[in-house]
Amino acid sequence: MDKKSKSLSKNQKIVLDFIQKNKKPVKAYSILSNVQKKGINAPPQVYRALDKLIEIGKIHRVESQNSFVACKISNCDTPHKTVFSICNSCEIVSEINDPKLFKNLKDFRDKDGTVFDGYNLEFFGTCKSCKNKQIENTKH
Amino acid sequence: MDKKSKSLSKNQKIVLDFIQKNKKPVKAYSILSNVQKKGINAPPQVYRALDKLIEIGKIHRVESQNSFVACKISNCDTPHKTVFSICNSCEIVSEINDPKLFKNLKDFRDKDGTVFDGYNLEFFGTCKSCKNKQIENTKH
DNA sequence: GAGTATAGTGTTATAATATAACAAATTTTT
DNA sequence: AAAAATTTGTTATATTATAACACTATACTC
Ligand SMILES: [Zn+2]
Ligand SMILES: [Zn+2]
Ligand SMILES: [Zn+2]
Ligand SMILES: [Zn+2]
Repeated sequence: MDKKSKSLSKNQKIVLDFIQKNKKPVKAYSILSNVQKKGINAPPQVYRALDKLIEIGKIHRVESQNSFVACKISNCDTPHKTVFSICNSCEIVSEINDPKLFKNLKDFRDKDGTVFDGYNLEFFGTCKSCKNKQIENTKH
Repeated sequence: MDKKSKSLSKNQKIVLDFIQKNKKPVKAYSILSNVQKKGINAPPQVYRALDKLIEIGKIHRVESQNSFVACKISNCDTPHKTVFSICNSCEIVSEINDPKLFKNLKDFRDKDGTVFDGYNLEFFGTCKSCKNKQIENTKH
């Protein structure tokens, strides 16, 4: 039985469900306050569920934001092989699925020839919607 | 007068000096406790200096570690165009200077054609020295 | 199916990381 | 020299994350 088919525990389901409902990444303490009605009372319960969900690749941690987002790539069943774009303005995060870029990253070796198990790449910029808003504002 | 030639303030110098002395990335509160003898008393003094040093590219933040490391690339005068390799075992961090990879990252566009201002890439693996130690241990 | 290992839960307390807010001093620009 | 911008020093507090411990549920093995 592999990681993906093994069923999640109660708290893991609650936490995953909440993260998946949100378009934007969510913070641990925001998860906590939103799932208290479901019987999760304290930070460790949230962080344990997060750790497990990250381990099995259902969610990812957005390092530069200390936030958590559901995996948008169906076959992304491992942690630490992630690429995101992050809007500097609205902080929306999109998981990037670009085979050519993935290949470049997978094949990368450092000067010693070291092979890496994983990576995390975050691109920063202004998303389309925020760019349009900025153009709106200069029109006046 | 550009960013690079502008001289640093007293606290900025103290903090940068300490970071540069360390081979490994250092944590903010480790900086604090190590520079108290030089007259830096409180977290905001450290964090302000860090913010400035990051802004001018003298140091970088290692996102997955909440730690700070001196820039090893002389012409890396901007923040957020950084590539690191991180050892899962000893947590040593090396800044990677690979022109081909830089070009790939600089030229990357998402599906909307969005151009990004910057990026941060962290590779995870086992460094040469830790790998050798592991081999040593299996010999017994 | 009893025994045992493994994973998950609930709880309290605390550690580690980071920022808000405000007054004073310093440096730079005009 | 006056004004503006930056840096400093300080206290308090916010935010993010883990340690430790007793208990419960599930899976595995003989
Ligand atoms: Zn994913
Ligand atoms: Zn945006
Ligand atoms: Zn650098
Ligand atoms: Zn190592």
